[in-house]
Amino acid sequence: MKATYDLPCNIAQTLNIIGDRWTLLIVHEIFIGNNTFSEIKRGLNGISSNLLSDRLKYLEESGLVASSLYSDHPPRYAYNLTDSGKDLEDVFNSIILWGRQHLDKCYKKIIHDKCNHEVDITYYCSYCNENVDELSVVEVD
Amino acid sequence: MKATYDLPCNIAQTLNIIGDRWTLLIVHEIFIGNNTFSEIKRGLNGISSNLLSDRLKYLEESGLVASSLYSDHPPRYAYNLTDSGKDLEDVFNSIILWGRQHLDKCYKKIIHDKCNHEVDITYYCSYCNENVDELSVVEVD
DNA sequence: ATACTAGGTTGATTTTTTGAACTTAGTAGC
DNA sequence: GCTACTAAGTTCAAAAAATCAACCTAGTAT
Repeated sequence: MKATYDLPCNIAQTLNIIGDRWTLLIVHEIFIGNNTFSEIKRGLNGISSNLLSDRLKYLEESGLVASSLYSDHPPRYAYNLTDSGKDLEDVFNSIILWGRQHLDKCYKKIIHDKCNHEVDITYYCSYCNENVDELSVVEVD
Repeated sequence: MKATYDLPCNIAQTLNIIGDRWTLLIVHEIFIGNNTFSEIKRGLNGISSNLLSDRLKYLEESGLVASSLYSDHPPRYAYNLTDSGKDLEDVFNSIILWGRQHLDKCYKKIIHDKCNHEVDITYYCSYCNENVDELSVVEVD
């Protein structure tokens, strides 16, 4: 049985899906357009075939990835993200931005296409129609 | 030797620090105000003492956590986040928001204090002074 | 006919994590 | 002064997970 976190917390429950070693990086590879088994493997120096195979199956079970057969014989699959997989974009970006600020050796930054300047994360309240700072994390009903 | 990802990618390098099992949850416990060993342990149902002890040491080495002795005899430490630890807030929030949308059982939501409505993540370009959608992740120089 | 690639599977070895017991030093109750 | 209890760990065996290397099948290229 897969070890999971048994905690009433969005973060723990989300990590039960994407928190295993390599998993988030695999989703990210697909996110940036590496769609076949060997493209993903090439992108992730050091991952073993069996682990990649297991993780892709688990991600598909969890609904973040969908695979489609693009050749019958031999079977060849293309892996794509579902909407929930694509919605990890903000998670990727928040991690990239943290790394931009705090990693000794930083590789990536996120820029606004139009002006090429770097962007920050903010929070937007669509009810008030404005960016807001004062937030609370609260229980749902 | 600790297994690390050897990839030129902010996400992989950041996960080398916070990607091990339990680590991000430990930082989160401290973030929400559980500052002693036993408070953190109580907050994380299922974690073992030795692992918590190891992780706290590694987080301190990595500069995300600072411990201060609040009693000499017996030694008692309070764990606090450094600035880089606190800066994981956006990572926590992006995961909470993903969970809000995609977890079967969701526990938390993030609201704007003033109006109690839920917020979204957006990206702000301080050069253009506006929220922006069109972003690119690019190599740093 | 031989080599090479894609997309895996199998099984042994190594590394991590878990779980339980133990330790040290202090406080609280009687 | 004795017993129980708590905090903050450490130690060590057992279980689980990841790595590594070899193998497999079916095609393509030379």
